[in-house]
Amino acid sequence: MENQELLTKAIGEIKRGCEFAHELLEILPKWNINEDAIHTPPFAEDLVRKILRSFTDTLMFLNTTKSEMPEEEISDKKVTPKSEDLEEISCKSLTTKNRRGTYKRKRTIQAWEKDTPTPTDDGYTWRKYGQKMTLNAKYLRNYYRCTHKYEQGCQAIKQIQRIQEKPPLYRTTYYGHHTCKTLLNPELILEPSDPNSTLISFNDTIQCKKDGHSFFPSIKREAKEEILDHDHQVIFGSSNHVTAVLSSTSTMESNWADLFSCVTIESVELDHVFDPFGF
DNA sequence: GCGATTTGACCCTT
DNA sequence: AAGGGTCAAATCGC
Repeated sequence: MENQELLTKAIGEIKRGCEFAHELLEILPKWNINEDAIHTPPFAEDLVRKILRSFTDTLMFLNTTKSEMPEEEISDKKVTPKSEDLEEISCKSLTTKNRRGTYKRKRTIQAWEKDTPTPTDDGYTWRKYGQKMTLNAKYLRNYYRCTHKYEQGCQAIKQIQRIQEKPPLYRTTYYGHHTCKTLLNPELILEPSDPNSTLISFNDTIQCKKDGHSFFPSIKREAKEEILDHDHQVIFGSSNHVTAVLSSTSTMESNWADLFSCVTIESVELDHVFDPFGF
């Protein structure tokens, strides 16, 4: 079987799996565990969402691979490269110079937003590739792509825009999921749509420990003028501060002690804690 | 020196 | 034609 045919079959199978996972998600809230109590197991929905995300990532990767195949190989096989809901990678054989400004608007790609008092570190490394003043906006919109876009083909991008002066509020819009393997700290990954997440920032003396291994939270420099926030002590991404993000499925019920028991932090001076749940 | 950021130009979508 | 997303040369900073 040719590669292209295999890819098409694989994509078809994953799409089916995706549909099944969606169906499962639909019926989950109706699951009756004790005859008299109707509720969803706390971990079940989270699990289904992870499965869905895994499918999405794989689909995105496969579609990317497919679109990067030689054109003659695709035309030979009469495949139907339909991917309305996924980013379409341009196959045009343009020169690097001619590719300027070539893009596909992200409206059809999976996107989600997050409003935070500071631009949050989500555990991935981003590279800024542009900024723009948009119509009816008081502040610049900043454009970031995954640092590993070219080396690993990761298509994740995000936009950060300040939407409010006082109190400061930043809107981060994510497009696509990361397919890169390079995570600064997997422990610190914040699922952008995860409501059970907590943002904490520390100064640079922080050292974290998990399962007996020490690690340092992610440190990433980003656009200075947008990041510096003088109203709060959090200075995300500057040279002497870092931001750590802890995510826990049980944070709604837990207190800070519980939270810190999963990630032991040594010699830390918390300079700011963003606590959306009022622990 | 090298990687990240800045910023004006380019060009696609609406 | 306007607006918005991306590119890439110039610049910055470690």
